[in-house]
Amino acid sequence: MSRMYNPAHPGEVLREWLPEGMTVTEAAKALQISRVTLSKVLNAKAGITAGMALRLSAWLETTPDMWLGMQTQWDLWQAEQQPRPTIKPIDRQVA
Amino acid sequence: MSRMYNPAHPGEVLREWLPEGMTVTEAAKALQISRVTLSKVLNAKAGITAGMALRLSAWLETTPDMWLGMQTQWDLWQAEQQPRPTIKPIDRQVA
DNA sequence: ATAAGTGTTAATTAACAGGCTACAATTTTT
DNA sequence: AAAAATTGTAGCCTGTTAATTAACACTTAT
Repeated sequence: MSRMYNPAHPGEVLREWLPEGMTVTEAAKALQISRVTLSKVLNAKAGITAGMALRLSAWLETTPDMWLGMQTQWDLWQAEQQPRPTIKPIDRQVA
Repeated sequence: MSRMYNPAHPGEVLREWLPEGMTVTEAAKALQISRVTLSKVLNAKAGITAGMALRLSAWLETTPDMWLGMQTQWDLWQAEQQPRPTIKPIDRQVA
């Protein structure tokens, strides 16, 4: 199945969840990670890891699956853009 | 949210999708990866990547999300077992 | 003008996917 | 039965990437 549109990077979505005017430094402190790490995520220079998803969900009161799911969709879309081998569906001897 | 039970590693699930008696070598050939790589996945020595999920879905006629979703759940459960920092939910000035 | 703070890049470390080689164990062939 | 081929996994190596700290350019406050 191919995704029609380039899904947003989770970091881009995360931006919208940060309160207007909150600095990267403040958010990083709340998440107990370095501001460098958060900056990279926000600028799509790094993805959402399971540990990061847990932190985000605790802080923003969402599910970790939401964040990891976004990352998954992004990873999948990226992989789909790469040249891929032709794989013949398995033959299961239906009858 | 905590997952009650240790989810199966995707490689464990993959085992059940392989036709009875099919060798790792044959399956790897169909997936166009090395038998070493497939062996590692089956033995939970490596996870499912986006590229792997695309191969599996093409071969087994499933969705890539199914495989990546399993990996996500597994990763999350692993991360939840680790010691985690206490993160206070953001205060959004509700009123 | 100095000092403190902000966001990003650079450099380093750790973890991990994937490949190839090697090897023990099994299976097949002769 | 002996030899040859095949199978699955462990070891080693490479490339990628998440995370940290240090360093940087830039802004704001004193």
